[in-house]
Amino acid sequence: MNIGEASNASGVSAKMIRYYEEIGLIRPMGRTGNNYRVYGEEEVHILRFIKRARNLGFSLEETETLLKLWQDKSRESAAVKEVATAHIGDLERRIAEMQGMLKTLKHLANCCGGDNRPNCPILDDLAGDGAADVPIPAGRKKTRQDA
Amino acid sequence: MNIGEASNASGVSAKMIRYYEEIGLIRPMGRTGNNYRVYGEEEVHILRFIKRARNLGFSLEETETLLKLWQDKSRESAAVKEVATAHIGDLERRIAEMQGMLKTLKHLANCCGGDNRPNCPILDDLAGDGAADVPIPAGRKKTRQDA
DNA sequence: TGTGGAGCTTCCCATCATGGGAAGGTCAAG
DNA sequence: CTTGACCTTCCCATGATGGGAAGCTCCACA
Repeated sequence: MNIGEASNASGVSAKMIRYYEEIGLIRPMGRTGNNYRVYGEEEVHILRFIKRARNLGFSLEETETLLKLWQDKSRESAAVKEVATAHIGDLERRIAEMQGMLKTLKHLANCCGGDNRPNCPILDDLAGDGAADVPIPAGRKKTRQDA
Repeated sequence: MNIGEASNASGVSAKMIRYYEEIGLIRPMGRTGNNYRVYGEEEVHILRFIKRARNLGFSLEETETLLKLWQDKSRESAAVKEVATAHIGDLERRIAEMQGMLKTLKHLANCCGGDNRPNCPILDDLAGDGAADVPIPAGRKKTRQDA
């Protein structure tokens, strides 16, 4: 199987497959005489695992951890759960942060006429003319997944 | 006022103030004889405006639009509301996406023993051994704010 | 007057995950 | 034998921010 077929079978772009190899997330693939990478079912399975982890918002670093745990048949499920739980916490924090923004924005948008007059409470708020509500920076971990 | 004082007064780091100048978000500042940038109250006000827009999750590009609208005394509030509404929609999409991940993850974590045994439904799911629930990529706009 | 430290300047690099695209080799079908 | 679809490597861009080096200026204190 060439990289294109592996890409189709896994849903991971060829570009990303090469990148994952480069950063050591997956092992360097064997090559044919023409220097093409060769993939088998097992590699495709691994790529699909990665794809799904990414879809759940895990960073590549977390994905690597999960991948190793997956391949370690003597793992303790507690280790997996810990990674998942940490990620859940991170997601919750980020969601809460965005919901805070959303609440403020909806309120402001609601107060804004949205007509042809210049008067606008949204801008007034941004300009700090009203009460300054200090927002929480809410330090996010490096998620590596926002693009 | 030097850049450090402007930074303190606005909450925007000196590094970012220079960057905003570089990308044209703010006008190049006047310099003293020693080549130091000089800031006045108006500039600090602008920086605070930017800071607040960023805190509400607006991208630098959106912030630039809002800044121009703010400075255009003959703007129509509809234009401002449009930017805000688009951003609200974006936030809602992203929140929904993360809530989807969260829901799946919580379910999986809940099913995982989290003990010293290797059996783990989280890994099983990632490996695709169970039913494959296809997630929505939910293409996000370039937000420029995720770091 | 000298000196040390704080603050300013520019410049380059790193992040995180991904895509774009160029330049060139390879293969298969027509 | 040509054409087009692959593959390869290499470099660059994204968005917003921080780190840090090298070199300048300025102020306070001894």
